[in-house]
Parts: sequence; C-alpha cells; structure tokens
Amino acid sequence: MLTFSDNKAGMSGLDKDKITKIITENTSASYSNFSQKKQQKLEERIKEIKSRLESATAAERASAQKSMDEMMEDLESERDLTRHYVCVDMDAYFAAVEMRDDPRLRTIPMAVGSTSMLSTSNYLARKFGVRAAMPGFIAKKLCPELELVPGNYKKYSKVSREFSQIFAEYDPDMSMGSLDEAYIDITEFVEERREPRKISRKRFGGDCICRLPIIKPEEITESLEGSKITEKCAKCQKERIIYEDLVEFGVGRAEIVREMRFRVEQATGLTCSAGIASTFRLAKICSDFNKPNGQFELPNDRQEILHFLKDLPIRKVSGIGRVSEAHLQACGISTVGDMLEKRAIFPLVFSLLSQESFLRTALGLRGRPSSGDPKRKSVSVERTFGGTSDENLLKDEHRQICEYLFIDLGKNGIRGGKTITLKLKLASFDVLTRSLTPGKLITSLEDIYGFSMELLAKELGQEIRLIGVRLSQLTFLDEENQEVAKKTQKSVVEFWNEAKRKRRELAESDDFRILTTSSENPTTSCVVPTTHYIAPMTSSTAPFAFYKMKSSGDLPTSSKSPMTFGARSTSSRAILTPSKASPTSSGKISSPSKAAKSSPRATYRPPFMYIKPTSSAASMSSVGTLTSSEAPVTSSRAMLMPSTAPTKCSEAPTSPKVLFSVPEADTSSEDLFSSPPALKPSGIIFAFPTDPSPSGDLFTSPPAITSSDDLFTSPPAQTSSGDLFTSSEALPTSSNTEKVPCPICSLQLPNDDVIVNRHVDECLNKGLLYNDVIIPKKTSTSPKKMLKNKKAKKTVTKSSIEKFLTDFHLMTPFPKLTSPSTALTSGRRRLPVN
DNA sequence: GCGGATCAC
DNA sequence: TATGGTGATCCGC
Ligand SMILES: Nc1ccn([C@H]2C[C@H](O)[C@@H](COP(=O)(O)OP(=O)(O)OP(=O)(O)O)O2)c(=O)n1
Ligand SMILES: [Mg+2]
Ligand SMILES: [Mg+2]
Repeated sequence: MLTFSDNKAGMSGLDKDKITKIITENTSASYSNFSQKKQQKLEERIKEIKSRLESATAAERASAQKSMDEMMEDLESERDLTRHYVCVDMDAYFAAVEMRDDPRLRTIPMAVGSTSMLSTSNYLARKFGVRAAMPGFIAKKLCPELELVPGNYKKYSKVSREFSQIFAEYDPDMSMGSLDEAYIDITEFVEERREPRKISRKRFGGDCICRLPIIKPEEITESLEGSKITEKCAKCQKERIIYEDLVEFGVGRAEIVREMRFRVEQATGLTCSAGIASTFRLAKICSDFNKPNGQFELPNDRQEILHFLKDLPIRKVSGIGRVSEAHLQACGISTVGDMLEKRAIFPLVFSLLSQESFLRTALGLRGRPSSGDPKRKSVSVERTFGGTSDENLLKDEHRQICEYLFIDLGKNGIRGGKTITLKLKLASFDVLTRSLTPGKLITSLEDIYGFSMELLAKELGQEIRLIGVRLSQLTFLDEENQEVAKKTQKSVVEFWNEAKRKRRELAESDDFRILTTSSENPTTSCVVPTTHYIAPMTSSTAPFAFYKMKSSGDLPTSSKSPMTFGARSTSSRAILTPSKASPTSSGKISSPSKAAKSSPRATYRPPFMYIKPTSSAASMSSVGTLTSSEAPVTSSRAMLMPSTAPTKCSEAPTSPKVLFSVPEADTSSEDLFSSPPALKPSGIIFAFPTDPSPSGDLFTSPPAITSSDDLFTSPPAQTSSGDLFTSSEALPTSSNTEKVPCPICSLQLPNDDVIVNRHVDECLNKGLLYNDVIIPKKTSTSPKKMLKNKKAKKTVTKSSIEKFLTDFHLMTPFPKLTSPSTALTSGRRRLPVN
C-alpha cells in the first residue's frame, strides 16, 4: 500500500505496525481501492522484472556486463573532486516558521495544513508518524493532541528570500531548489577565505520567549551577563534580555557552512541542516544525515564516497522514489552499494537513461548535464473540490481555474503557451490528462477557457474531484509588457467577477429581472429594471438605439468608478447612426436613412461594445480587454466589452440601450479564434411609459411593438409577477417573416443573400458604418455574416460562442469561492547538475 | 504530440 | 466529512 514509508528524519522506535494499522483503518474505501490498484500494478511490474532476470540468456548477460563496464569507465573518467558543493535544507520548514511565530507551538506536536492534508509536521509530531502529505484527520488519529496550523505561503516565501540572500553572498549563482532548499557552490569562496572571521551573535533570555534563538541558562557566562541589554517586547509585553557576543568561524568548507547556517539562524530564528560534498547530489543526501540543525561533510575522495554509499539505502537518493525502489528491490538491490555490484542487471531491465542514472548514483557522480534553458516550461493551476459530476458545478470550477491561470500568466510575465492540457482526477482518484496543440499561441482567457472546455466537454459525465489546466511550450512577454500584464490581468478578471456579482445582485432584486431571448440560439439575456423592457431589433425599433452623444465626455471612460470599463475614443468609436429618429405617438418612426442624411453623424453607445484589437499593451489595459498584453494585432482577438451596463443598470436607462447577441461565425478557417464573431444587435431596452410621459426625451417612450423577429421573454420563473408587463403580452410569439432587417439602416430586406449583401455594401459605402470599429478590417465579410449566420460550419466556435455568452452576457451565477488548499506554490527546479 | 507515470517538496 | 498543488521529466506510443 501507499500508506507509510519511513524515509524521513524524525522517527523514533515507534511501532510501525501500529501506525500502519491506524492509517489503514481510517482510509476511505475509494482511496483504499485506488491504493490497492496501484500496488497491484506495481507487483505485476515486479513480477515482470523478476521473470526478465530469470529468462536472460548468458549471452545477454555478458553483453549487459560489457555495456555497463564501458559506461562505467566513461563516467568514471569525468569524476571531478575539485569542487565544493553545499545543500542547505531548512528543518521542518513550514512548521518551524509557525513555531517561531507562536511559542506555544514549540513544545507540542503540530503540523501545517488542514484536516484534509498536511504540508509538514514538527519533529514532536513525527514521533507519532505524522508527516507531510498525510491527511490531517488521519494524523489526528495517530496523535490526538496534534495541533493543526493553516499554512501561510507568503510568509514562507518571504522568509525564504531572506535567507537565500545570505547564501548568495557565498555563491552569486546559488539556486533555490524549493522554498527551503538551497544549492550553493562554495568552491571559489573556500579558496578566497584565508582568515577566520568573527561574527556577532545575539541570543535571547528573560521572560519573553518571542525571539529565537533562546539562550540556555548554563550558557550564560559572566561576560555575557555583563554586557546584556534588556528591553520590553512589543508583542508579549514581557522583558527580553539580549546577550551578545562574538563567534569565530575558521577557514575550510565545513567552517564556512557552519557560518552560513549560523547566519541563517541569526537572521531568521530558524535552524537548517547542510551537506557538503563533491557533487550536489551527494550534498543533498548528506544534508539529511545530521538533521535537524546539523551538517555532514563527505570528503572529496573516491574511496570515501564509495564507502559512504555502500550501505546507503537507495531510497535516500533523490530521484529514487517508492516505485523505483520497488523495482530495484526486485533486482535484489537495497543499497547504493548493491547498485554498483549488480550493475550488470540494469540493461536487462531498465531504459538506457535509467541505466546511466543508476550508475552515476552508484559511483557518486554528478547528474546528467542539464539540457539548456533554465526557463520555466509550464504553468498550471489545479484544484480539488468535492467530487461531482454536475456539469454546472464543474464548469464553474473550470472557469475559475482558467481565471487563476490567466492571472498567473500575467504575474509571471508569460504571454501564453502552444499546448494546453486539461487534468482531471476522478472520484476514484484515477488521473486523466487531455491536451491540445492548436496552431497558435494560447494567450487570452477566452482561449484558455475555450480550448480546455472542449477537452472537458468530452469527459463530462464522470464523477470528478479535481480539475487542472496547464499551458506549456511557453512564450514570454517583453520586459515592459511584463510590468503591464502583472498589474492588469488580475484586475481585469476581478472586474468581470465584480460585474457578474453585481448583475446577480440586481437580478435577485425585485426591481430587476432577467430577460432572455427566446428565439435566438444560443440565447442572450440581460438584466433589466422592471420599469423597462426589451424590444426586438427591427426596422421599427432600431432607430431608437441610436442617440446622439454630445461629446466624448459622455463616454463611459470618464466615469470615476475604477470598476467601470469603457471604450476609449479611437478604439471604440461606435457606429454612425441617425440622430433624429423620432417616434410618433403611434410608434411610427421616420426612416433612419433619411434622418442620417439630414443630420450630422452621431454615435450611439451600446451596453456591450465590441473593441477592436489593439497592438499596444497600454491601450489595451486602458480599455481592459481580456487578452494578454503584447498580443500583436494579428493574434489578438476582439472582445466584447461591457460599457456601463452591468454596473449601471441599477439606474434606469434614460436612453435606449442596445442588446447584442453573437451569431455563430464562419469557422472554415483553421484559425478559429483569430477572427472575431460579428455582433448582431438584437434588442433594445426601453423604459415603459411613465405618467406623465416626459416630453423632452424622445427615447423614454416606447415604440409600437410591431415586429415579430427576435423575441425577448422573461424566463418562466419570473413571468408570474403582477407586473404590468408580461413578455408574452408585450412581445407576442414570433411568426417568421421572410424579411430580414439591414443591420445598418434597418430596412426590411428579402431574406436573400445576394440582395442583402449588395444592400449592406451600399450602406457601408454611404459611410453609415465605421467598419473599423464594429467590423475589424481583417474580417471584411463580417457584415454579411451579421445577417447570414445560419450555415455556421461547426462546433468549435460554437462552444466558444456559448462561452462568450455565459461569460460576457453574464448569465452564469456568481460561483462560490473555494479556498485553495495547502500547498507549496513555488516550483522546484531540477537539482543542479553541478 | 499525447497520455500515463514517477518524483520532489 | 475529510487524501494537496506546481513543475519537471521520462517512457512508449
Ligand atoms: N509533500 C510535501 C513535502 C514538503 N512540503 C513543504 C513543507 C515543508 O516544510 C517544505 C520543505 O520540505 P522538506 O522535504 O524539506 O521537509 P521539511 O523541511 O518540512 O522537514 P525536514 O526537516 O525533513 O527537511 O515543503 C509540502 O508542502 N508537501
Ligand atoms: Mg526541509
Ligand atoms: Mg527540502
């Protein structure tokens, strides 16, 4: 079983059997099944290995022996005993930080984590068998007094930065293997250090026990007593005595490492352990040898090294885990010494790389030279939740994960990745990954969500307990754009979530309701004050959508609210519209196109704006598009933007607002996501007539409702109210006409592609529409698609459209926030090669 | 390129 | 009640 292995420091002679028993007794059926399944596979593999060993012919064995001996000779020739490598590893790191900051925890068994999962435990708790990666509730059974402390990763990162700076003084190329582990090449420093060095030491006494290290009574000498300083602790209000003296550190690598460790403790109050050897790999092993708060030096001598390795259990070697250990055990190998002795077995059983890797460990040599780039290769976000097969719950989780990933991209200066991978963990704990490499860089939240949703959609129906999304084959941002992205990507996502929250709040209020298109597919919905209604966009209603804007000061960008995103003038200049459409009392309107001719151009402001992709990161951030900064025009994608709609709907609109929907787009191109779907204006929000009717404002009175094109109706749940409005009354059911409105002048046209397209072209030529705004130039066919979108080619974009609708028309309920569980967030580099 | 596995921390 | 998250690498297709 996977339950208990005793690789780590801190074991007493405690009953291993008893621990194992308690663990198995408390393990759930599903997890137990999973463990057994895995164990079974392992045993099968072991059988295979054993049978392979038996079946090997003499010739095979001889060949294997020869091959390994040759390899050994090659490797031996590269042995370098001239360098001094150090691995420093903090003791019970997360736990130690918590114990430092809360003295109460110093004397009791404790662990960092939750009842679900532990990050680590202190040494007192380890005596009970409580350790990292163990569920907290099982740990509690092993040790009922165990105190659980939630993790604080920012704090651990901060402390980590503090002590890593010390190491950097000894080796500017030092690297951190994790928050608590440093790899330091002190060769040069050792050579340069010719004289001993004295360093000040502070230790603490008195009633205050906040500061570490605390001096022991027997350590207080007369001279220390003479120079002590007392002060009042700001935290516990008790008296603190500071004893200060000097400590001398000599020359040589062991002394230098003692000095580093000393300085770490002085700076942080935390202890660490270190290993010193001729390679990083050996130093790493050595760092565990005198843990906690100790160090071990392995001389740079071949014989000493081989002797050290002879009886070393293979599991102590970094890189040999539970499974490799079992495989090697199947070959009769338990110690590194065995590895060397039985090396002739390797070619019979293991891959070439494994053979070399094993031989290198057996000889105490450095790891294989690393292959180039130290850059990050992937970025991912994953989260475990209560296992479910509920589509909506899963989609919510998925969307949040994508948002986090998008934010992380920005934070880490990453533009995007070529490959996206979806990871699922089923309720059975089985893990699946599904990946996709479209022809283009995945950069925007929409693409992250859209592509991973495609992968997810195929797996729905299973009971899932974890979703993860990863981008790999990364492309990084320029220096300057990193700064922009760092700040903006997060706030953009937050904006959208705030907008969704607000929308939901409004929708729950009695003063608002959700109206949804009934004839469009997919549907579009909008929160509307109950004092207003939505009329379909038809030739008779369209003119109401267009009202004159006095100046650019009216643009939403002028809003003081930081949560209001608006269109900037140049990128969002909306389409030209007639400014003087005026309904008659009967609801009849003068012709829009005539009005346009007789009046200066005006703009209208729809509740959702369609923003043209821009090339500059700065301008993008100012309009808040949901795309990664530095995206060039060619790969960026236009976005639906809210203007004031989500946040300002609380004020009854004084002018009609246009409701847009997104038609299915032509997907013939493989570049599905670079051409934005055209927007189709499909409705207008009007106020019900008030009493008395305002005379000045044309737009507060509704037009006659004559059209029967797209219908907006309240969802069933909301129609029962005693409103004067019921959607069925106001907007009678559709009877399909054979006409379609021109999207520009709203003239009713025969439903015929040729006629419609010609008319639209004419309209465009009249300059009624700035086609660089609502229709990006690259997609010059868009206006036609706005009318004719029935023959959409297929699926992929359809799902992306649905996603647009849920995300941007804000139909999804605001999801519950689930706090990420205990984890170490910083990535770990490969152990340095030397 | 993909999917499963292993490993570290 | 309850078994993590992030990143890397390797193997065998
Ligand atoms: N499965 C794991 C292992 C470790 N960690 C975190 C918590 C540890 O405190 C930190 C460092 O890991 P170590 O392996 O160095 O373990 P500790 O420092 O806790 O103990 P030790 O004294 O054995 O080094 O990483 C984790 O989150 N999950
Ligand atoms: Mg440690
Ligand atoms: Mg460590």
